[in-house]
Amino acid sequence: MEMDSRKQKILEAVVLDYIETAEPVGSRTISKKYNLGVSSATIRNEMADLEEMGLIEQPHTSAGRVPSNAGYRYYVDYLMSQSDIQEEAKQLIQQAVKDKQQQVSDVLRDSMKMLAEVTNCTTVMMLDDSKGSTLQLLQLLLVEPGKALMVIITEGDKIENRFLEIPESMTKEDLDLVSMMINQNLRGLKVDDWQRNILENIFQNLTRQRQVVDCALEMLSSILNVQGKDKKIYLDGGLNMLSQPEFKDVNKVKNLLQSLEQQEVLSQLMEGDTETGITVKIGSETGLDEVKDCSVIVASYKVKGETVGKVGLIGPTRMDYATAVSMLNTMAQTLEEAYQENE
Amino acid sequence: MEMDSRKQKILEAVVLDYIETAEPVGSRTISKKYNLGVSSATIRNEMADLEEMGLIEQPHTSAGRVPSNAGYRYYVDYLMSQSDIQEEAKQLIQQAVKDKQQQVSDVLRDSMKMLAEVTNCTTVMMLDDSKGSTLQLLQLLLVEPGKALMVIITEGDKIENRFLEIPESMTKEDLDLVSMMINQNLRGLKVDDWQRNILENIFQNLTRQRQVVDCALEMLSSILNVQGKDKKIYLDGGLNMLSQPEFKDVNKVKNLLQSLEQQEVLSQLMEGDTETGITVKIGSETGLDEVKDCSVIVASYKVKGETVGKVGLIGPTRMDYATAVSMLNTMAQTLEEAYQENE
DNA sequence: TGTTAGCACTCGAATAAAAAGAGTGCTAAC
DNA sequence: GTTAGCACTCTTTTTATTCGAGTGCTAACA
Repeated sequence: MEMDSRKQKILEAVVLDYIETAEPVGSRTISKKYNLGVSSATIRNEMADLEEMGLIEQPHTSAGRVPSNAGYRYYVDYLMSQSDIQEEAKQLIQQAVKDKQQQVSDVLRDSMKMLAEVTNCTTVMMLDDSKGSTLQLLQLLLVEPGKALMVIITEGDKIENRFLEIPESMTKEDLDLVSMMINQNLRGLKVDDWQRNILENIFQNLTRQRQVVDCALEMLSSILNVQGKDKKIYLDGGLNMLSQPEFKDVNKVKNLLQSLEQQEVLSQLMEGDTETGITVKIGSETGLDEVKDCSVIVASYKVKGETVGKVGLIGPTRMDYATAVSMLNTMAQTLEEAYQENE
Repeated sequence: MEMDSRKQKILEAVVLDYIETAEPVGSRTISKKYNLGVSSATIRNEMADLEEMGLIEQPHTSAGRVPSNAGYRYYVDYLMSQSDIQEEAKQLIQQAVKDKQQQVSDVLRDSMKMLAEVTNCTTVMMLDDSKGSTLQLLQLLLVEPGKALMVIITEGDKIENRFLEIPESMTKEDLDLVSMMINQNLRGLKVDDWQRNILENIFQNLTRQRQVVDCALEMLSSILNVQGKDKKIYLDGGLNMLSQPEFKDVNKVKNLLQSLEQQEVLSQLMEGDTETGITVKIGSETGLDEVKDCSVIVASYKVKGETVGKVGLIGPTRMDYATAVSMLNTMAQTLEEAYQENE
């Protein structure tokens, strides 16, 4: 059995109506609301076919049809129109970005909040610092004898602070010297590009400050590395989904939200093909039992061809994919632009 | 009508049983479970009295009794025994604090998480930076021409970073000079102690760097001030309450959790008599309609006689006050000790 | 005078039965 | 190929009924 244009229209109608009403949709509804020019009986026949194809299903005998995961998939892949919301979304997001003259991460957070509100979903943002995290500036500050603060600015104006134990005898001048050396030699380089033995050579004449250099490098490396490893993840709008009828059961809600609090879960949800730009995972496609009733949309954004972060949207499988994809898309684009300007 | 010892025992029984079971408790239950040596009929009479006094109430005619807010109040003020849990709590908390060799704020967060888990409540911690926020170290770093990073360390090792637009012509040396001057003159002082006109004098000979000084001072002041104004608040275990039967309704949950996401709400909940150490607000005593079914317990902890932070616990009015108060108490104490060691 | 057993009464909760409705699948006619 | 019609299914809603926990009151008792 193959898909003809009428079947497509009917499937689309089922998906759209279900997204809107959260109720199983019957043949009568479709023939009335979406004027396909055929009677409900005809639609019933077609629906039986669609069900056989696994695209829709009945919760029980005397109920209307509901899209299956495969149905959503088909809708997302072939039926969904994206452009209609684009303009509106773009304006909303761009405004949010421009409204604030802040650090990028703050803007991001604000945008995500807005996105969560508009879509009534939970949003996730993940800064994959490992890729773009080249050293821009490092400075060691003497806080008090024996204690220094290491300030690290990596590309993209991300700042890290870390306290450091140092020998009591170290002076401000020693620290300045070390800072300068490190800056001179490592500025603009990625961690991956360091080579321990070369560094050894460079710093070997800093005998007096040797201890601090070692320690600082150690930390620096761990910071830049760690940033990549367990990436920074922010979540917003976790409560939004509570308005959706599929989460009227408290236990379900609790489980879901608790899952989303675990970084590993989020990490897995957010992984996907970073090349294609946007990934849609529907229900069980997420591969996680905890969120099998949810869908996830992930967009990654790049700077200079490298993925530096991802933004994601988590909602019930019955979510408004068209709007969500559009908005995420626009979001990613806008962020890329914002980043570029910032360089 | 006044309170005799038997009435107290009965009230206590009602409170304890209701805390345990979350079901209205009847006279029969009390006479059986808590052996007061009198029959259920007698208890019924007494309960009628207690109801008249406003300490307990009936959800409906044929149900058992439930403590009223006033009933809880009486229990907390006169009946509650606190010592029993103390030792256990102390060990749990102290272990949590000692487990980690981290910055104070991290330890705090961990302890709060643990507290939330044990009590099945939501915990809040509030760092009242305003009090202790004297300047410890300030340094301006030249990131690139026209752009500087201001690093500020305030007492208690709290770090703030802020980017700064500066004239393109400014050099690293200029910034160092400014940093040094600011440090020399403001180190160890609170914002309140600055006096604009005196500063004017001090810095008036820095004509070349004038613009940066102004800007930096402006920011510095705003940072130190703001830290005091809207205090840093961390929340943990927001989901814990979902296990409680009083929150089986999703809408209630949503409203509650959304309220708790608002800083103003939390701020108001956490305010109270900082002198007495611990404050218990029951139900409507919180003064907030959003949380009228909740109780809040707040403990403040002090360093050198000044309140530097508060830890709070939010749960349903039917919460285990005895345990909660004990644990919070211990928590506050342990934190004070930890702080003192840290100094 | 305080305590207790006994009992009628109340009112929510649980259970059962009945009715209503929505939607389907199938058949036969167009 | 399309459609009207109809019997059938299964959920939801409604209504009625029963059940039971707990009370308040009264009268007897120590």
